Amino acid sequence: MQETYDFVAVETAAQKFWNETRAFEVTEDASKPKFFCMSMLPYPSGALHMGHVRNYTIGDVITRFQRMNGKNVLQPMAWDAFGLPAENAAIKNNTAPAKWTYANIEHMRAQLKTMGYAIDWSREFATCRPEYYVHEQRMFVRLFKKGMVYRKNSVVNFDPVDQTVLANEQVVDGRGWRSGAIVEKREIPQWFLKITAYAQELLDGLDKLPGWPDSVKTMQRNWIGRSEGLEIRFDLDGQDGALTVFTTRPDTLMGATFLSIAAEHPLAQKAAQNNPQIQKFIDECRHGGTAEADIETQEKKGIDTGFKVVHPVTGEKLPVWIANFVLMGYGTGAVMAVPGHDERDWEFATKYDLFIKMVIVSDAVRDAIRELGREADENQDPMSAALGVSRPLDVVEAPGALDLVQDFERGIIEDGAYTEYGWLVNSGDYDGLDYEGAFNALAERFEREGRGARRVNFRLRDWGVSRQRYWGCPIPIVYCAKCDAVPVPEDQLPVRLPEDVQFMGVQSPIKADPEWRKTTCPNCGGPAERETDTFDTFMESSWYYARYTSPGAADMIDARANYWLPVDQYIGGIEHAILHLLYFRFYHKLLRDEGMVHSDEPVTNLLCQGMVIADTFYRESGDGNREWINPTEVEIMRDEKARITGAVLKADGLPVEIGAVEKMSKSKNNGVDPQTMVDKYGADTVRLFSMFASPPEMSLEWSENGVAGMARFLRRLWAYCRDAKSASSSKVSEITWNADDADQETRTCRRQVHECLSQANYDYERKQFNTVVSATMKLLNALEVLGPSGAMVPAEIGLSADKPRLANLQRAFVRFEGLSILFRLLAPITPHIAHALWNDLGYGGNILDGGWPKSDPEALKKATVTLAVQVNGKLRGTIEVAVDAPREQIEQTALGNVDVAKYVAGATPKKVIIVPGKIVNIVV
RNA sequence: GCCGGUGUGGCGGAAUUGGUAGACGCGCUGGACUCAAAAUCCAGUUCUGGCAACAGAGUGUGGGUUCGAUUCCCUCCACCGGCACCA
Repeated sequence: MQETYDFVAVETAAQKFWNETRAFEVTEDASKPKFFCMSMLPYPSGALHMGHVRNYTIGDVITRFQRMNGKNVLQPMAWDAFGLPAENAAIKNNTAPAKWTYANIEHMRAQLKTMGYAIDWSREFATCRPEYYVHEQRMFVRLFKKGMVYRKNSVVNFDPVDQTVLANEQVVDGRGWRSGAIVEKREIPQWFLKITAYAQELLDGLDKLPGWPDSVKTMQRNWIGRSEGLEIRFDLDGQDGALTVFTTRPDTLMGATFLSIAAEHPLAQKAAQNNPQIQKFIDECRHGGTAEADIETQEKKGIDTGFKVVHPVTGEKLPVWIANFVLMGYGTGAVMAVPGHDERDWEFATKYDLFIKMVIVSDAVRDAIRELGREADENQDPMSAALGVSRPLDVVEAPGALDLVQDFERGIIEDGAYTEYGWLVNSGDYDGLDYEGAFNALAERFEREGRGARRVNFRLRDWGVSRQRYWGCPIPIVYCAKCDAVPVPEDQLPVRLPEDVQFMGVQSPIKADPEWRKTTCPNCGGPAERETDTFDTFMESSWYYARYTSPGAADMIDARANYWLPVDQYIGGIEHAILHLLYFRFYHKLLRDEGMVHSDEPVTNLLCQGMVIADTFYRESGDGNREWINPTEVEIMRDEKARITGAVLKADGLPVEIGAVEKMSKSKNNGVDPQTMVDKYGADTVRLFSMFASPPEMSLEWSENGVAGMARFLRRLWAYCRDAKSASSSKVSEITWNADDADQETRTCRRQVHECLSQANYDYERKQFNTVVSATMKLLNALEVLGPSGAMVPAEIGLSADKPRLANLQRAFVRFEGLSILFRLLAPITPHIAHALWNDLGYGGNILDGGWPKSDPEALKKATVTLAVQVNGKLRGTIEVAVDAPREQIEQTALGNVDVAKYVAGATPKKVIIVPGKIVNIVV
């Protein structure tokens, strides 16, 4: 054993051992419970960042914990290798995306290996390889034949200067990021997967995922957005045709005062034909990006088409408006507007001075109306009497109630929509009904009349998988003048993406190359052209988990998949809560329906880790621009109370400004390179810090002082073990525990060791690793109090002549037991040092097979317990009582306590609440 | 705009889920060791007042429920993630 902790030697040796013993390569093994632990695969952007380190360390801790608990654990790794950044890098550096990507993978794999993760590298793959994406193309062809795939027009961001489609990310303030041109919406034909066919199942499945965070399930539920409502037809006035709308609030139908349609709606186009103003408005609606956030936050604008529709109940003529917030892609592209009871419609109606009508009232108002009605003409229906067209209000002698109704109506018109459920008024035959009553009555009526129907609607839209980009999986479709779109036959797959390409401008090389697309129709043999769009990269990340289970399988996956699936633990960023995780769940159901897997869901337990954040520092240059300075180049200044007073640049000693604590990013230059940290402190220290600094789900603030603290802990551990080893004999493992032989200090230490162990076990189970680390620190602190050497049992503790020797042996036992527990608790988090110390201190064998420690209930037993004593809920003192002390005795002891007596001051307690083992509260 | 989340000492965070707020670590202060520095070790460290004993305040804001609230409910504020072509 080396004198001091040399992390390079320790980590190199441990990694060499794991490599040579192929410690983490696994196969299906029916004799052991399996555990599939998977982290979201990285995009090979160039270098590992702290987010990766955090993600994969969490996964590795879970993997190693499960492994030591006797499971057959698979932890794989792959590369999400297609994507936009490779094209950007290619254009910038004049290289090929493939070359750039493969170089990045090489570098990042080497970096991952220095972290010592328990990964089965034999299963590694990159999603940009034809042997991977061929299966994706095959699946697409099968889905095409099943009718799960279709083509339709949909809207994209188009840069009119670069003549290219832009990703939402490439639209900055409504302009193209490269050209600066105002972005236009453009409709192009694209391929879609029918995820909506699974909407109900994707929704219901969430209830069967107790191991998923509630927040993620709620977000997915809201995203799927199931709603029940009515589809209602409004006939056009004075001509053929009708507009159909879907509403979840048919109870407000009588309050509909106009209809809104999308700018792309055929009726809008028709209205524009001989009206230049309307045409101008429609043109304006084309500006700006397609992102929902942009559309929802832009100013609500509209224009009257001049068309009118007939209200299906009242026969009123309602105007039809074009509104920029109505999307053609959702539902029918037309909505009924009820400004009295919908906030957006209210805003729109107020702006354009459209009619606002109250048709729903609250319980309080309904009650007031009833009161009015009772005092009014007994023959009149109370609701319509109060608010009907011929309101005979002047005969009513209840001015207070009348005021309430009028105030309510005025409130809706002046202050905003009343959007709660309530009671119908001003609604003719439907007056007095509630939401459900009105819903049913209107549904029946429209179904009978054939002008509407009940309908379940989903917010979820089908998955558009076409991308007008090069660096992705080619969509295996051929276009033939005779046969239209024909899928490429399975035996002609893969459709290979050429890797050795050169970018000319921003155009996709396969779109730019007239030769690549030339082919013959698989159907008729005539001349045809290949689809030049590629798949959305979410396609690759939707099934990679399954491929891990079946390396080398001829088809997408084989029978091995059902041994490993579903994934037992999935770890990744919360930013994937909706899109990736929904596509992922969808794809699993596609695999199931192809007969390839037996389960309904791909993942049983999900952990979403928080971001890695860091301080930002900057200097402002003359023109107001901020030059961001990396935290590693800055020194923080503090006052004598440790409060931060400022910061200076180490290089010149001059002050810099302190910015916010933000997500590590290139733009704020606050990223800390994991490699630098590993080189300086070692992988174990970096792993330990990233587990200790915060619980997995929360954001983690990087602090190099914190890292240094972790290095200190590991050095202290090493030094303690070195001293313990030199002081103890090799026979120490033969000692057994005997509490009677031990002195008080030893017994206390053993209790603390087992308390720390049970804390750590509790926290391992709930995956709160920061407090696992706390427990290991406390454990070492407790052992240090006991001292590292066997020669420390002093005569002055007053034991008889042979007792010191026996007590000394018990000390040695607790130290031996304590360290064996400590090493195993640390093994998942800091595996290298745990491996080394386990060997050096002679525990025998491989710590991975050392089993998991369980706390001894005997060691945890205490004779007395400290209770907090409150008087009227305020803490006034503590008392020490026997664990099994009866109520009366506890009460007497509490009242007898001097600190407590002061506050009770002779008064008779009204009530004494005793929570066993916790507190006593005296109420006076 | 909509959906989801977070807010506790100077800082990261803990509080086994309604029962002693601040575990563990960082930072800071004082001390030991050293010619000195670093490293290491020891002690202290929520805030306010007080020499102290002690007293009061305190978990984003304001209110509520309870013997008792960081924890449950309502209101508001700030920040973070997602919004369908970043991954």
